[in-house]
This record gives sequence, structure tokens and C-alpha cells, in this order.
Amino acid sequence: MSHMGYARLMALDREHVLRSAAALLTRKSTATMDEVAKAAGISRATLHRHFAGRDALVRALEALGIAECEAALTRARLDDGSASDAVRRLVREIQPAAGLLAFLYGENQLWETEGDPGWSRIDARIGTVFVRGQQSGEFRIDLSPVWLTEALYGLIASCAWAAQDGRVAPKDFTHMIVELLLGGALRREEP
Amino acid sequence: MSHMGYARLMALDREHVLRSAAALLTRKSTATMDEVAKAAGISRATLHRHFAGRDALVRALEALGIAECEAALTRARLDDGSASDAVRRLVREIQPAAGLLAFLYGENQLWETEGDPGWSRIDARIGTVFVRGQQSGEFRIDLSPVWLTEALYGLIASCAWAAQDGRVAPKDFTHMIVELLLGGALRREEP
DNA sequence: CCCATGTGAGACATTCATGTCTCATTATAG
DNA sequence: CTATAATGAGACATGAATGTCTCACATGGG
Repeated sequence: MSHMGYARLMALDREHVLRSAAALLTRKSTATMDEVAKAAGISRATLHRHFAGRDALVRALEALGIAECEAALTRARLDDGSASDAVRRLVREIQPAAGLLAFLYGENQLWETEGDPGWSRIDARIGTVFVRGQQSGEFRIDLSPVWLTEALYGLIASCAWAAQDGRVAPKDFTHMIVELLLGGALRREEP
Repeated sequence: MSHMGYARLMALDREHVLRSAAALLTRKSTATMDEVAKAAGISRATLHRHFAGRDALVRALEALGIAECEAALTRARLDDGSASDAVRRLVREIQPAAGLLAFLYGENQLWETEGDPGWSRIDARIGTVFVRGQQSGEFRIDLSPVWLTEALYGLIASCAWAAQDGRVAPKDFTHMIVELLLGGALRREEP
């Protein structure tokens, strides 16, 4: 059946194109459609056949980022064990998507917040673990879950960018982020 | 003397234009030269008389940001007292420039690092306070000064953006950043 | 073999920000 | 008042990226 074969190949191509675009745009967020096509090893015409335009491409990347976040969230099993360990697992699981996330984080600063494509759900899931940590007494309560979530995004993006420029070592990704974030969020035991 | 009067007015206008541009570009980093001109209350022609082009404007904003950083660094007297207090003073002093800094931080992600316009000196000054804190035993040593500096930038930008969108309260700026950053950088006293 | 489908290459029009220019008007110093 | 200089308004050309289209090629199934 040519139709099914077609659909399957398309899906694979689409996936490959998205990965390439993510890798390129992470490094150079202003890359041209032509550059994106070249990076994916296809022509600009074919790129336009997969994604109607630049907007569609970016929105597809956003959908991919959201999907990877959701998957990382699930893999991290945020409800299990201590909140600290949950956050540590989350950062570890989210690391492979950090570059894409950093790109999207930067792009979001210049989008008018239209219909929410799914970030609010992710915000909520992450926020929940901070709330749980506060309720269990693990985390200090003078830093709001919203701010902690925001700070987590910021640290992930910062670390991804710094690693991109070789200012920090990618292998320390989880350690740097978790230790800094949790060190601030974790309530200090009284001496 | 028309020449001196001219020069002085120009300087004032230039300052005003830069402030307006900073405020606008902080909110909308893709704003047009025309929008920038309107925001400053001048015509596009006059804007071009002050700044040869968009690049020149952005570079002027960068110079302004660097100058404000240097000034904040000096006012914070990073060499006095404990490193923690020094960082706290720094964040407090840098808050007025946070919006501009966030804009420049975002822009820098898509610039090829040409001739350094002055950021490395600022990096060094900030890095020094973290080194001092580590040497005095105030800060943990498993987080490098480079990463701490990077994280500070990231947190400032995150907080500025979050405040812009109303997700966090601007009045808590210093508290949120310092408590999160220092909580991670400050060595925990053993129980 | 033949047909259908995906693809690459390239031409083409369009849009938009930019940069440059002119000219009339305003304001300011002398 | 007069001349100098800055401004605002707008026309204009330019360049870059985008989106659309056509056509030739190749690849794979029937």
C-alpha cells in the first residue's frame, strides 16, 4: 500500500527535519529557511512541503519541545520519593531537550501569549513538585513555586547557552542546575 | 555658542532616546526602527541622525548596559564585608537595569562573539566576588565561579521577563534572585 | 515497463525593514 | 530680524527572507 508507506516515510522525514532544525536553531535562532533546509539535507521546496512556513516550523518545534517536556516529566515520576530527588530526576531527564528548550524559551520572550499550546500544563506539573516540597518542609516557603519554576527554566536555558559557548562543561549539566536550584529551594537545616 | 548648546542637547536627546529604546526593546525585542522612533517621540529620520542604523542603536544600548553594570558593580563595593552581602548589594544595585540586561542577554545568544565590547571585564568583576566567597569558606566550591556568574545573569533575565509578564512581583526582585542564588552558592552549615 | 509520487533546482512576485534623500517647517542663537 | 541648524514628513531605492510556482529527474510499486 503506497499510501501507508508514504505516511510512514513522511513521519520519519518530518522527525529528522525537526531534529535538524532544532539543533541548528538552538545555535543560531535567526537561521533562514534555506539554512534550515540545508542543515536537514533537503531543499527549501521540500521543507516548505513539510511545513507551510516559518511559523509552522517553529510551532512544530514548540510542539516537539512540549512533548519532550511531558515525556521527561513522566519519566521523572515527580510524585515519588522526596521532592529534591524528584527535581533531580526531572533535570536529568530533561537535559537531552535542553538546547531545544533554550531556543523556545528565548523565542517565547517575543511572542504575544496567544492560545496556550501546552506550556501551562507543564508549568503546573513542575509547580506541583515545588508545592509538595514546601508542604513536606523540604523547601523554604519564601520562594514561590511560580518563581522556582521560572528560575528552573532560566537556569536550564543559561546552562544550555553557556555549554554551547564552551563556558561550562555539558557533563555537569544536572549537577550545576540541581545543586544551585535546590541549594536555594531546599530549606537549610539549622546549625 | 551654538555648538556647545547643540552638543548638550544632543547628549540629552540621545540619552532619552536610548532609555525609550531600552524600555521598548525590553518588551518587544523585534521592534522596528519606526516603533523605536515613535516610542521616543521623534521621527524615524531623526532617529537615524542619532544612530546610523539598527546595529549602531543596539551597540549603543549595549554600551549603556555595560556602563550601568559597571556603575552598579562599583556602587555595590564587592570587596567590602562578606561575599554574600556583596552579592546582595550587587543585585539590588543592578535591578534598575535588569530589563535592559535581559534584552541584551537575549540578543547575545545570536551574536557571533566579535570583539569584546566590555562584558568580559564585568564577568571578571562578578566572578571575583564568587572566588572570594569560596576562598573565605562562605560559598561551596563544587559550583564554579563561571557557572555562578552565568546563573546570576540567567536569574536576572528570568526574573525580569517573569516580572514583565506579571508572573512575579517586581518588588521581590532582589529577594527572589539573591535567596535562590545564594542559597545555592552559600555553603550549608552542618546540622 | 509505466505510472505515480517525492524531490531538487531555480525562477518569480511579494512583503517588510532598512537606509538615504529631499523639502518644508520650526526653533534658536546672534 | 536673520541665518543657522535640527526636525518631521514622506518619497524612494535596496536587500533579504518568504512563499509560490514550474519543470525535470529519480525512485519505487504494480
